[in-house]
Amino acid sequence: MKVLIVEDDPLHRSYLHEQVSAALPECSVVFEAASGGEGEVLARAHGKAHIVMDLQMQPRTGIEAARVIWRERPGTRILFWSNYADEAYVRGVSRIVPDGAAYGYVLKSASEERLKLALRSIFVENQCVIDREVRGTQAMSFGQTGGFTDAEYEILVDIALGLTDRAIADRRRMSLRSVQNRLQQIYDKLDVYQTGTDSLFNLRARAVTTAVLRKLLNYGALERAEAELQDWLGGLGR
Amino acid sequence: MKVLIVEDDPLHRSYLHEQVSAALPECSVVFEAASGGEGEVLARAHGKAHIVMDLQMQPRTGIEAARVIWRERPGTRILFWSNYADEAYVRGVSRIVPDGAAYGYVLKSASEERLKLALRSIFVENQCVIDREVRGTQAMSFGQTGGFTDAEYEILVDIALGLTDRAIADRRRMSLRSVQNRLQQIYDKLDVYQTGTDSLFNLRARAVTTAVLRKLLNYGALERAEAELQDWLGGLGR
DNA sequence: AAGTTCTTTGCGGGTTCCCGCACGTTCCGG
DNA sequence: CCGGAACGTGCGGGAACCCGCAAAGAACTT
Repeated sequence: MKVLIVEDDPLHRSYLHEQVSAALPECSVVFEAASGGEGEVLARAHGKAHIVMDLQMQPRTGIEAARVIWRERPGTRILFWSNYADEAYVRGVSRIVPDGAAYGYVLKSASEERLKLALRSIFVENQCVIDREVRGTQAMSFGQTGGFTDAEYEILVDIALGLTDRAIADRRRMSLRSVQNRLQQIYDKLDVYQTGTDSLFNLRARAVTTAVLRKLLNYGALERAEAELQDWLGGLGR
Repeated sequence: MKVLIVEDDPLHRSYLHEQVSAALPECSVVFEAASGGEGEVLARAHGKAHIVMDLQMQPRTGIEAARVIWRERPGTRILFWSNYADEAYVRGVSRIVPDGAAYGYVLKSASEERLKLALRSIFVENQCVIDREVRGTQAMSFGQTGGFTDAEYEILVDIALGLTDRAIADRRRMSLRSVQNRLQQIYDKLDVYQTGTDSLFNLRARAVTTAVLRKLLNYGALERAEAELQDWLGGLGR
């Protein structure tokens, strides 16, 4: 068995190396990559390797790398190892995981024991392992309570990018009014209409901040969305 | 000499402990805190301790903690140790550092050598040490090129919070038109008027995203600003 | 098949935003 | 003393946004 570690922090990288060696004696060789891009290259070179992947990396994030890797080899088993359980991350991951692929999501704050267990479960037993807290935000987001549908989330991202209603309508192929309807739902769910704050807030801008503060959006998600937007703009040009 | 380490990641914490011991043999005792709040308590208990402080912590960030500590004892020497040199962080720090206080700002990506040097410079020589890259963003922000004045930055934060022009005018005690003038300047500096994107962007929302993407704003800054806003709102109520 | 619910779309209006034009103040260097 | 730059303010208008009302279609239940 071969394992590839993709993690930019040297401390965390060597810690992971240690844990992998301890938890998986059947592992013959461990590769290390210090960035998403490097990880993609090594994953391509060592096709059968299982992967432990950090999410927050500069400049190429773990989600980007995982998407490329899974596109080339959908069966690859990836364990995501992240600091936070922000909804933006969870959504980002579950958007790209291929059908039937085994993957895991463990927080860096998890105990050594849990990390080892996750390593064995995924790489040996081929079983998904999702951290308790991550499950929590998953349930939150896909359940009823304040959860956002994909359609709503899409529009939320669009206003976060700064698009006008008109532009969103064009991009998503809807009427102007439909976009505005969705916006109402978003304002509603984000609880932007606090009593006593009459005409204090620009709802559109307020919704974005609230989403950021609630960790529905973060820097990585915005960056990704911005790249997609630029693609779309390029396609329009000619 | 006593040193207090405030850092939530256990790996980084023990690494720091090691480095402090190695770089400062005259240091008799090292305390550790795993959060901003805990750090404040320990700083209060051990008044003469020098501090090494992480910036990104949950739930109480390093900037919050440093502000409180400096308010109680402005002479305290603090070395900030952070992952990034985002302008939002740099601005946040330089906003709270008391006159004449010795402090440092070192990136986690810096070499062991540099960290040790910084530790000695600040805690022994009482000299400020600012990492090269951090200096870079400082120059960028306070120089001419695309730099924001404090007044403009203030308004930028206000629209990021989602306030209306009217509300900003009330809060900052300006006329509506003045607020809008500042907004023009901000739109200008953030280069929101890209050619070919006619009526595509809601300038207000676009400015916020651009600021986030350029790391003028980040989660921590928004969180702080939101807290201040809530204070102001409370003061209005009665 | 009929009824219920959810989504999409149009219309119309009140409000806020974006911004050009104009006028006054303050502060400088000449 | 004067010209210019920088900033604060008022006015006005066109565009975008926020949203209630209402009708038509889609999807799902019973």
